[in-house]
Amino acid sequence: MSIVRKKVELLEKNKPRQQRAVRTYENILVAAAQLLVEVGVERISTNLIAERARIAVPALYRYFPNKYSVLHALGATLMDRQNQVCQKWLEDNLGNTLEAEDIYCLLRETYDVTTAQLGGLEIIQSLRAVGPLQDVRLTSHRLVAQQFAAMLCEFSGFEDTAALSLRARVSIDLGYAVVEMALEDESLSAESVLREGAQMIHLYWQQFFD
Amino acid sequence: MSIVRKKVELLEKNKPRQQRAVRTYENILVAAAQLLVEVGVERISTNLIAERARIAVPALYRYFPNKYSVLHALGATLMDRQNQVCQKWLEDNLGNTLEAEDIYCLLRETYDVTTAQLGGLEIIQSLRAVGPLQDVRLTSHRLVAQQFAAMLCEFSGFEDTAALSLRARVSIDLGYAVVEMALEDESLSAESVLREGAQMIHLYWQQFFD
DNA sequence: TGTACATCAGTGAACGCGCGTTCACTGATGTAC
DNA sequence: TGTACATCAGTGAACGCGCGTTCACTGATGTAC
Repeated sequence: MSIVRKKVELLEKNKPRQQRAVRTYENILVAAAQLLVEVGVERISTNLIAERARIAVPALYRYFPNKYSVLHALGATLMDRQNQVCQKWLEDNLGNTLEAEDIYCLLRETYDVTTAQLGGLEIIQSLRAVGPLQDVRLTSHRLVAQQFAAMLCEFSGFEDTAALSLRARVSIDLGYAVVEMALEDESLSAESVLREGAQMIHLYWQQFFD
Repeated sequence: MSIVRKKVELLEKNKPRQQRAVRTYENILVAAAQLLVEVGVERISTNLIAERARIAVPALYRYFPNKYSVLHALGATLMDRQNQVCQKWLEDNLGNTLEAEDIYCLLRETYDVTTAQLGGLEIIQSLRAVGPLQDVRLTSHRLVAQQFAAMLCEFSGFEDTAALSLRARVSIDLGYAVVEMALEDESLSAESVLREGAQMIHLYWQQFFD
């Protein structure tokens, strides 16, 4: 009666080594992203992905051990891109006072990098909802928050207190929440939502620095 | 090749009329909530739910037309409770200046009402990730935001401008995002996260009123 | 340049399983007289 | 209070289907001599 939560292998198996294999590999990811948009995470299947990628199913299993691993690859790539946006922003703004406009730019770039990925929103929602994938998002957010906190220490001489870390973490998560909101509700202007979110985070830090 | 997104009936069928039926109905919802926690939204099934609720599968179909309808019932109930918390708070704080402490109370009560529901977080994540259910959450947030904006008008004499509505909406969504964050990351203190979130929203409105 | 061989990439067919859903039914509860 | 009947609640068995995964295989590409 009791249900055991099996561990799911998420890492990929064989890396593609030849050109045509690289194409196949990429087709799989594109197909998966398309289907995530079309049928959603709870309907997606390896059969469906393979059909859409115009390969036989075992070809998929050459690169991925199971279907979660495909979603993992999509999710990890997107998280990486978001992290890179963040890291670049941190470097560019090292030592700046945090103006609302700067924060808006960060949110905007994160938004852009997410819309640039086919099914970006659906991927993020899958990371949230699917048990074996939840750590991908959490780990990514923790990492970025930590870098943010470290940067604040270095620049401003604040000690890396728990309070500072928490502030950084809350800011990061709410920043992503703003981006998600802008993506989710099509009846709102993304730009406006991002601007309001940026303003809010800006005020939060302004108060901290005074 | 193209996949048609079928409309899914979400409303319930027969209402339970006798005592034992009410018990069965509730057992179904409890079982569904448990399984949402244990196996996740992408593994849950009517078979599993019926087994856990100790009924035969067709008994479930007496009350729900399909499995999404079960999740819908869970989701709608939780959204209702969150709305009620919000409405009560609005009435209690009509005309108050929005202090950080008051906002913290709102977030705290929303948090509490969510943890009180077995699988509260998982339900919310399902609402986000499962296509046919997404409107439940969006509609709920829009409604609450609208009430919030209306309250601000009535009390403060601000016109119900688009800017005010947007602010209200962003505040509501980020409020819920804070609550979700507190639920999601067990390595953080929920209380601290909620306090930081409250502080942030507080500053956002303080600036607006000045 | 040709060819033998090793490795890489992808296939066709099949498996057992649990899925969502429906059928015709039996049993439990409530009610009219 | 007894009983006939109507409605409500739940069952057992079955359905066709798509799922995830694996097998033994053929074909394509790269490489050593």
